[in-house]
Amino acid sequence: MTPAELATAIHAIVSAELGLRGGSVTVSLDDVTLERPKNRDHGDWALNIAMKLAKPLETNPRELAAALAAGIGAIPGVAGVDVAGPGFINIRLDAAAAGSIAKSIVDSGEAYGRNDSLAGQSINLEFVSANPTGPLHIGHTRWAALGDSIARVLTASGAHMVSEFYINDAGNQMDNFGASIFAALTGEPTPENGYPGEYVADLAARVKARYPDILTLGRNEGLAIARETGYELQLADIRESLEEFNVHFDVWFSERSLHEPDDSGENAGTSAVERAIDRLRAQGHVFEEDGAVWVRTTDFGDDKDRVIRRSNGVYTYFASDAAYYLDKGDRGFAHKIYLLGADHHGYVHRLKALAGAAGDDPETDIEILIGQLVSINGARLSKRAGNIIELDDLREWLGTDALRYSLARYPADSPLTLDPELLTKRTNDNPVFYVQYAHARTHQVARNAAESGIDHGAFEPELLEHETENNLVGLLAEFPRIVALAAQLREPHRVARYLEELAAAYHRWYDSCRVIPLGDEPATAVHRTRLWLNDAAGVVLRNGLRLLGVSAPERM
RNA sequence: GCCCCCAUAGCUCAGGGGAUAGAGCGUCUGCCUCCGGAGCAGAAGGCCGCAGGUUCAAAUCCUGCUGGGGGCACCA
Repeated sequence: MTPAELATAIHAIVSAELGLRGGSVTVSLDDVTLERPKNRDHGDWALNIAMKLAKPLETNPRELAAALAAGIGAIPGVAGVDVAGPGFINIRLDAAAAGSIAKSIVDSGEAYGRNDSLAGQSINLEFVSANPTGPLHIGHTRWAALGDSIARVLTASGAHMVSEFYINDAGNQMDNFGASIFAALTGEPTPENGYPGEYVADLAARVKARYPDILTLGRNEGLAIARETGYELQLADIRESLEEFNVHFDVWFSERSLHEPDDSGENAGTSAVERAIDRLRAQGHVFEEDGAVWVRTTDFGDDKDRVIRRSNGVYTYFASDAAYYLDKGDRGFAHKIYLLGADHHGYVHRLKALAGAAGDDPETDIEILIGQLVSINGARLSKRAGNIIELDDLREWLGTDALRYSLARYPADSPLTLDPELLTKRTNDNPVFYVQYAHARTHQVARNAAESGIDHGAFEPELLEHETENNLVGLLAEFPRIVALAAQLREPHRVARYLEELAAAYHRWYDSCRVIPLGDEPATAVHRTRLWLNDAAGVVLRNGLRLLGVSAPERM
């Protein structure tokens, strides 16, 4: 019996009790929250609904709990019900009902954990969005790991989800970038506001290889080639870095494209930026002052109005933001999530205001997640990339698995300091190895079982009666709920923490319950049933690690 | 000045309003003749920054304060 099935049965009982009592109080299925008690002596599941309903029903929680307990005790598979403390209803399942989930997990395989809690939602998730003017640094690395894992839990929870990398390829930074490469080619010093770091010289060499006669061209033409070719090469490097980091983007969106006029169609001759301003103007939120064009974002909680086109005719970054935001809506995404670094938190109000000015609801249609800073002990700054800590260096240093896991293991709003000494250890101090080892162990056990002739020919879940089995089964049953919660809260770290708990429960079980009989004892239904449980644990560990972009090796 | 984030064990950090606040490290004590000891069992260690409030119930929600981090543009 799954927790969802139990909750459905309880919901019926609670509804019946409410009907009996008359009055207008009703409950939905979501009100029936089954929790796993911290203290397992309290049972397999705890229910707090009596305490929640006592007030509206004008009764005391324990009286109501006692009334509900009788009905709940009669649900098939429920072995016992107690009323405890202020009005908790503690439920114990019989071993067969609880353990039956092991087989269904194995049968579901990769699909176990998927849920439909976000079904029907259309979500656009934007993250990293770096300037294509240099390698990704440690901050980008955190958002990449986090964003990709959020994308995975959203998808697993049934959302229609598209992840996007917004390429900041417009504006002065690109010119500074091109000028830096060009200077490296001519041997001039790096220009003011240019990019330091030896990677610029590397890019220059690659540009030169493609355009050997670049220095014989006019300066403007040379600058343009340096900029455009450098851009292309650097963006390719970024894509490759992310690829090797198991981070996937569905869409790479060029900021520049928002400024280019369409060459055909009904909008031929105008750019997305121009049309965006027109649309905001039509909504009545645009005004002109001092020769500049402004958006009255203060109408939507911003602390000052924002310039969208400067008096010199140049569009601000905010103009691109507006056009991009509207484009996302035009592409059918009701819900837009932005993952930004703490250094960008000043954008929150203006982005929210943008949503409001566009006629959307700033409370629900746009969501901005602010990630706090990350650092690493004993960091080696990259001279190559201009004294930043590079994604590629981190990955080679710690490995993709350790790096992704440790970055996804903490909530985004918690400042984070990585400890490389710990992350490269191959012991249980290191959470990623601890979890991966538990997974490898499930496969080792399965291999040994196969050799000993123990197969899946028997499944008698009532035999899973050891304390550690009860605990393991209960945790396995929780996985879909954890995935749904991680998706709903955009907090993939909950998956990581869950996996650590699951790995611990698996190791404890392994320590006290053998799948392979001792010595020359005969294999029985207990051993075969345990093999199912072992494999179910393996399935969940693997599915969970996949949500974090971490590999699940079968041997280590 | 205004805005955002944070404050939990010696350290790094979990903890979606629930019962005795948890994990790893570090310290101390145990468990390898048999599925991988890369594991397991146990001990010690806490005014959950401070003060109010809401609630049957607050580490969790609200307000104020203290301390730390980050941010304010006709830059991108």
